[in-house]
Amino acid sequence: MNEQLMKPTEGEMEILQVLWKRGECTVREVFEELNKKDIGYTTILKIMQIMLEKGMVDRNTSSKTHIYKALLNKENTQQHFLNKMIDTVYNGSTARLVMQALGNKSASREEIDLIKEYLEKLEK
Amino acid sequence: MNEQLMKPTEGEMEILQVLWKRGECTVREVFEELNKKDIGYTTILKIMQIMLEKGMVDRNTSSKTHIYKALLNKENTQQHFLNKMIDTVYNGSTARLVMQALGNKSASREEIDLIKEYLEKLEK
DNA sequence: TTGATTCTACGAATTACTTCGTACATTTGA
DNA sequence: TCAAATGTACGAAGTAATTCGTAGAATCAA
Repeated sequence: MNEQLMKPTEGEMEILQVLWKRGECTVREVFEELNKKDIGYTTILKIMQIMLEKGMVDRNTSSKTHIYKALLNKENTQQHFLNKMIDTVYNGSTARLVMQALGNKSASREEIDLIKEYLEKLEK
Repeated sequence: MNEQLMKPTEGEMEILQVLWKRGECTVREVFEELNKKDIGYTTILKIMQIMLEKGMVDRNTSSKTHIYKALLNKENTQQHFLNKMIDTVYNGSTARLVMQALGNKSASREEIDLIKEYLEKLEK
């Protein structure tokens, strides 16, 4: 089974975000990082156990409190979602996606500058 | 119920793509446009009926062959997906999403030029 | 030490998406 | 006209995601 072809669900992605950000995590740490919603501790635990079965994460069980880490590569996973989105939401047009993203209020001046720099580099 | 807050599933998005592209469609037209996969006619029909219940589409039933059209606005729906993706996949960074999209092999020279033009306009 | 807390495991309920079979009505064309 | 094709409706099955309750083990604190 190729880990990079797996498509995490939305719930799994939220957990992966935490694992990518913090490296190694207990269930409780993930739970607390996500505690905006009223989701129970065992719900997070369950999803992480399922992710283990799917091979998305690994864990160290040498102590009672298990320590999880992501097995999925962040960039590959993001790219996978991005490609899917360009395909199903933007009919295959990267430019449309990018332009809509840039028109977004959440794209700040600094972000736009970052992107311009990046485009310069791409030119070469 | 606010239509613009609805989140189409992946299957629903594929149908919406067709409806946005072609304006008004019969089930068969959608079916044929999507017939890359081995999905049955009644499967598409069923999903479109469910979309009707959800208020994502409307239909004209004055003739035997019903004619469907999208009720969801294309730009709003795309923006909704984009925002969700920036949030859950790119941790809120629009620039990261855009740069990864641009690094994508599927971003062609013309697309990059389009984006540069767009950035020029944004400057002002 | 013992009661409270914290942890994992397991199982079950719920919800939702996808898929298709079948029934029945309408239209069409030979 | 009558069989074939085409359409909708309905229901049911299969699969997957989400959610939580509870049990039992381990840890901790007083």
